[in-house]
Amino acid sequence: MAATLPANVAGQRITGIGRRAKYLLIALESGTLLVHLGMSGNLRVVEAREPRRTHDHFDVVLDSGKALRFNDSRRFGSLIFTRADPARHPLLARLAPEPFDAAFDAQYLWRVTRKRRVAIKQLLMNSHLVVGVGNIYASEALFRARIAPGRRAAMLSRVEAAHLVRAVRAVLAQAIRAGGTTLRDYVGADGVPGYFRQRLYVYERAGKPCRRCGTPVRSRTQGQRSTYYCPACQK
DNA sequence: ACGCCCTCCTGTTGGC
DNA sequence: TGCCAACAGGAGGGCG
Repeated sequence: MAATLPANVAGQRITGIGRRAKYLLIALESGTLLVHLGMSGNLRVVEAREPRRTHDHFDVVLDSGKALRFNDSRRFGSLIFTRADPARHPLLARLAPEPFDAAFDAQYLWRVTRKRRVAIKQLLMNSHLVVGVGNIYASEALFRARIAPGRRAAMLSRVEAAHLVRAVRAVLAQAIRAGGTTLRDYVGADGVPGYFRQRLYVYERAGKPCRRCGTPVRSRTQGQRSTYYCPACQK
């Protein structure tokens, strides 16, 4: 969040709203404001006069008297203004297809996993290969596809790649409908938490019975992130 | 090009 | 009660 940000965005009309991967794109008359929430960020619509709270970093005050208020305790999030085509911004230019794009299909996933020795769970979280799949949904999608998270990506069959594409789309669609997964403090722009946490099959459920087969769910670390899986259902 | 590992930062939780 | 380590929703970057 550069010091020049207020000067770049103040006084301008919002001409559109978009999204690319986990970046929210707020189109302005002279450029685009890119918002990434990182791990702990959130953007809420509040009354502009509502007092700031800890870690409220930025307000986009609207003519209505409301404000888009950016709060981010860990500060892994970012607010970036760019004058150029946002799709060409270095952070966005090389991002993979969206999970719901036709381009993200079984053939695509099978192709990009060839010659990849990395574990499939880590590959799912690589935004240059697939976007939108974070730590929660990577575990959940692999459970639904019945694929063990530690499998080397290149070892997936065409059929497994097809199942995984379907699972990624299904879990994301269901989570979106549920308003997201609130683990501790996530809320949507309206301040309402998401309730997909109740629907998780494996994430945060180490030691608890698998909802499909009853075998205790396990956890392990992959790439400094926790992974959850059912050792019986996932092969 | 790839894969491994570190980093950024703050807050919460659990063990002693 | 205090202290400290471990861990948490992301992802860029350095290095071999």
